[in-house]
Amino acid sequence: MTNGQIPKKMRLGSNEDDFYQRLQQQRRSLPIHPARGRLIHEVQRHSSVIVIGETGSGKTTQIPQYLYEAGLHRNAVIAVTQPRRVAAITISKRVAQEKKTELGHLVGYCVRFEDVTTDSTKLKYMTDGMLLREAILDPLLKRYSVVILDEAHERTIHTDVLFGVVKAAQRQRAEQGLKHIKIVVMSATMDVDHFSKYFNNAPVLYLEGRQYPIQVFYSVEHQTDYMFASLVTLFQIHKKEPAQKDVLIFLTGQEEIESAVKSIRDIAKEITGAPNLVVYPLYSSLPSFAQMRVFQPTPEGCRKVVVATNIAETSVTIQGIKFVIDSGMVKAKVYNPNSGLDLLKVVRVAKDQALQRTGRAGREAPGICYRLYTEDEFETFSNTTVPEIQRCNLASVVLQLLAMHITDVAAFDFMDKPSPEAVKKALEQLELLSAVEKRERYKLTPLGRQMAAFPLDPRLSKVILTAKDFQCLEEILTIVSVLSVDSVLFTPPNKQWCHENFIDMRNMKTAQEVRRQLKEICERQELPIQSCGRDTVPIRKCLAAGFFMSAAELQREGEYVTLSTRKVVSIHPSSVLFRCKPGYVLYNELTQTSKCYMRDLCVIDAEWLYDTAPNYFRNKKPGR
DNA sequence: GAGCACTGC
Repeated sequence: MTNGQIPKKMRLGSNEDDFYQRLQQQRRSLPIHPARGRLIHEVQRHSSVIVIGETGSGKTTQIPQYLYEAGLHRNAVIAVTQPRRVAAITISKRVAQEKKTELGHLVGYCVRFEDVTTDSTKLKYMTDGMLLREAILDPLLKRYSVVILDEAHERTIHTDVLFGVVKAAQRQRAEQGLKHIKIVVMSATMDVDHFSKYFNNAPVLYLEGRQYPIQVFYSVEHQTDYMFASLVTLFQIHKKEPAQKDVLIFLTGQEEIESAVKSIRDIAKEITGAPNLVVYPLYSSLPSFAQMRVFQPTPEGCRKVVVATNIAETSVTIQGIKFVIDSGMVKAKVYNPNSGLDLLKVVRVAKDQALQRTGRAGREAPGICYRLYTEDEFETFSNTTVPEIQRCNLASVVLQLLAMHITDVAAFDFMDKPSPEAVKKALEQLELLSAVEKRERYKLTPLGRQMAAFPLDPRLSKVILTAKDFQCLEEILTIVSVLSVDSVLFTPPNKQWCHENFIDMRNMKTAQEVRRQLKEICERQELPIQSCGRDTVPIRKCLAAGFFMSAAELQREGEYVTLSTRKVVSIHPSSVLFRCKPGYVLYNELTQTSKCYMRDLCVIDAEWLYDTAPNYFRNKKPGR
């Protein structure tokens, strides 16, 4: 999809009807159009259908319309889920245009902080996380007659949980004699059998796309320095290829990308007899005005080079890319459930990810992809990226499943199960927070049910719900909001001039919106929003109630050990507590870099830990 | 005395 806006040129000199006619003509010329009848037929006959379509097939905009036009919505709502907010919003805008209706009526969207739907909305584009949240209130998804799960191959944690939730809703609605629900899974994967089997051997429809052929070249030898190799490759292309043929380079992170951009600009100055280069970095923490630069059309006689993270694999699509240079590396978060330790590590991509990168070269014309690894090396890459649900903390997901009355989470029908240890760990954490209790089975406590209403890590929900006992919810709402978004403190990549007051506006605005949302939920739960003034004790006691399992104790030698696993840790140099030596601290996060660092700290008294979790600390003896 | 892949509720 493009950005869903109507190009200005199209509007000028043509009246509204012409515009609409042209849209309809475009619809009919999409590669998916000939499959319309078959698709409707299959969805009528089967309760679940898998649709495999390459990019550019038009499946995301057209299939929901086809089903609606065939009356398959049966006067209820067709939900179409997307992993990303922007996609949900822009696609719904496009479909509203095609349906010639105002957005929010027949066609609408629903993402966090924004619900553009009405009672008349029948085609509802939404994020997968949003539908999952709705399922907590209504596990049978009664408002929906069809659920379309798009981009299923991305296997986000939300999509994976939704697979099980919609499948269960389908079965239970049938058992209870309620109106049936159709499931359509749309994916670009080649692992079709896996999807089909999971959905009771659902039929598979293959759609043609509009992907142009791409030639793939591998390195002849193993590359020890992919940064260097990417520069060499770029300038080989640059010297022989005509201008306007743009290049996209995949590297791993901000620092690497900024340094590559600088090198490219420096080298380009020395080169004569080749087109001018315009070079742009692209990564998510880049301010959006800087991200937008990559969309500027390449000036006449120039070549555009974009050096990007994996943001350019799916989230950002750049027109005019002819060459892709793939380092074969990606920076990924590695989570260790036992130590609770996070670390960012540069690792090999999987084959599916390499394929996705390659595909970025053939969106408008045939392209070429240079892989900076040998074909033999490629063969050793794993086939698919491990689904998110198998590599992160499950506390939040398990709480949500319990809130949907799924009592045996370990036996839940996941397409790919998380490890039993990870589920056990999550249940233990929830038990420590008093969100669940173990009888014969784990059961949600009233506190746990309240916690599930918050779109937060359970530790943060617990902090909020503790605040009413300490009359400090006003302050806690702010602290929790800031803790639940990316850092609101801005570190300029080049430290020449600190004109932004070191505040990241985007993240600060998100924190504001989060606070507004959390406050609403608190008001609905009738929690009194009171302030404790300048006294920080009640605030820190609340934080202790949610984070007591993330506490560390100062040792005689001047270092810290965690109370949970006796791991040696240090205060991060960016903390205001660096060089201070408080006896006890709570931390939000452990990050392994040159040392194991605690981030986002709070000074506490050992006594508070006993007070808030006496059983947990009985054998750990902080301060005794 | 430091180094921040990407999403989402």
